[in-house]
Amino acid sequence: MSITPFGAMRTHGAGTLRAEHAGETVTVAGWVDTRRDHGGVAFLDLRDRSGILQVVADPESSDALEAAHRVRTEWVVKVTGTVRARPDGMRNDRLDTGDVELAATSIEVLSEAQTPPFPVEDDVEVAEERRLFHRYVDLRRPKMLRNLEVRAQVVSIIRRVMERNGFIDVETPQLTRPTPEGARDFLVPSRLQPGSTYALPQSPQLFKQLLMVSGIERYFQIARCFRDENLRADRQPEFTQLDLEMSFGDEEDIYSLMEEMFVEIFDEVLGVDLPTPFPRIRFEDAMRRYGSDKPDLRFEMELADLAEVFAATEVGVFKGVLDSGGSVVALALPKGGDLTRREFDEWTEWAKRRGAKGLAWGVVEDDGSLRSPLSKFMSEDELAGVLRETGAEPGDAVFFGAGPRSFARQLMGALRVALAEERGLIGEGGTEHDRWEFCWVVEPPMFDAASESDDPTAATSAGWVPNHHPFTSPAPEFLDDFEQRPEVATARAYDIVLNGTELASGSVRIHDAELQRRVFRFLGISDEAAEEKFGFLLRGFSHGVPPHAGIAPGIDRTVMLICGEKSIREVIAFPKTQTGADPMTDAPAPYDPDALKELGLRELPKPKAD
RNA sequence: GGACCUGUGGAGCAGUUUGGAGUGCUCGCCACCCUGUCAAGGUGGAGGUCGCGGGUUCAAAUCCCGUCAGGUCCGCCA
Repeated sequence: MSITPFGAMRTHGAGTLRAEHAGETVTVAGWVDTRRDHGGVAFLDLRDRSGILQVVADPESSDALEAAHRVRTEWVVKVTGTVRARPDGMRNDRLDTGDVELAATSIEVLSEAQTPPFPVEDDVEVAEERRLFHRYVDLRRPKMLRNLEVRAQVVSIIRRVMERNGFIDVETPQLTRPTPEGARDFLVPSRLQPGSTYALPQSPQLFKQLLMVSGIERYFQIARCFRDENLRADRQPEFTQLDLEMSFGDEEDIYSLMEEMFVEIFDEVLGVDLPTPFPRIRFEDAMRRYGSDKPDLRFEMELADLAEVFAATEVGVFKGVLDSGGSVVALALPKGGDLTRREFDEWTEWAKRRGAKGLAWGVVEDDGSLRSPLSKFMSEDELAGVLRETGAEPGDAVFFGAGPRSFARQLMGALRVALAEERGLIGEGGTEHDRWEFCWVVEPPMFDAASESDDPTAATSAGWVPNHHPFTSPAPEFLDDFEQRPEVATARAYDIVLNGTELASGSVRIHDAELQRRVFRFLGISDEAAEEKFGFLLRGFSHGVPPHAGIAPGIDRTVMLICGEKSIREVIAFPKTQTGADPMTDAPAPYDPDALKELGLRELPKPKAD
């Protein structure tokens, strides 16, 4: 990304100078990246956002040489001099500016600097806390700068595509009312109304639906969202989504719009030509074949359900699980026969840490037999069934997970990804697949069974919770009777998945107030409760609501994948640690008791420490 | 709420299994030397509560217990 103009203090960006500039007198400014002081001559590598330029100070200009002796890395300097081609044999292919150098006539120190807390260069692993404590230094590293530039570029393309398609940017409140379902809210106590709180939005969901009632027709926003849940590499307490909603459209409009947008992003940022349409996978098929609602399609290794193969088995562990209604899910690892007994044991331990009773395994021998602790209990037919269903060939390993069907699927789905990562089967050289495998995951269930561990304050009294959210329309074939068969009802919802990461989630919304009340009632939300919590939405829906649909792609995750990063912290300027802290500002900070008082809040006694 | 990994001069590591003097490596830092380097080079030097607390022991970076911080994951994240 270019930076022009360069400001009044300089004539060029350090990284922009080329052989064609030879002979020109220029002024550049930036940070001292490295210093090579030979006594009689000294070299400074000057770094600004545009790149790195070698500055030479020699006795021709004794002032500049004196300054060059004095400066240290990360000092900010302004250098004026003459661009000249480097002598033969002294060009540096590793610098974009390597054909030239700047012969300094003056070096002015604009700011001195402490010794940096860690090296300002890529590929140095520094403790996360150190990096975040001195984030302003961390962001000087070329890769971090590049990540922020890519992020800005992605957002710019998003805006262009949205505006080209008639979407208008509308802002929605950051101070809104708490929502009873979903993630925990961040609460903001009200001073003007002591005893009441705002909440930071988990998403602009209800506002954007009401904008459809307003006749906006096509809305978008680069929206900050807040969720007070536990953090992961790809989850921060505040994150950014492209939030959008459109009236008089359906799934297909959303699909084509998003494909147009991602094609343009990947073309411009990476020069990658994404094939469209993105493949669509039914939720049930994703779970059955990949054991995940966000399947990584960069490699094969599909799961096989062996419930039928082992229907009459003598293998004790399988029999017990199948008799109690569970399943046996298997997975073939190509060329996995070289795993040692110890490695198989380690994978078994891995499975146990994830709550499995164990993990059975075997190796297919050249004669088609299975070398396995279980093989003596397995019949010929069962062995044939295992090979047939998993596609395992001699030299491959086979893993078996047993348990309740959805648990077994998810366990083996996680194993599939972990094995592929461990064995280098993802990406270059591993398979015929390239690096960017998009798909739509469609037709998800309308509801999930509420488990005992769920938050008791959630509206789960009916035993079902929304798989997506309670404003999602049921599929047409379940409109009349989703209450009678919630376990099979599907929703008009869709996710975009890229390389095993969920990038976006959306749905066709309910636009009928009565259908919305039916869904609320089924979820255990009475008409009265719905009125209290969502009255504004239902009222809006009584004033003429167009059919509408929307989606919300995560900006952080999209940019993370494009930048090849493993954490969204790498594409957020000032992220938080896993405990929600910012080491730089030391947020969150202890509160002032007087401030509490003004907010109408009282301090709870602290738990006593012994 | 739970599991696992990590914590040793300013940075990154080794040392911990098998307790024996803060031992080592790379980089950085400071001083001096040095006119073509680009990870400059040379000589010399400084810099440590081994995350913190407790315990075991004649003796703890090392073993045990607890705790804090960072990370990864499970639960959670409509």
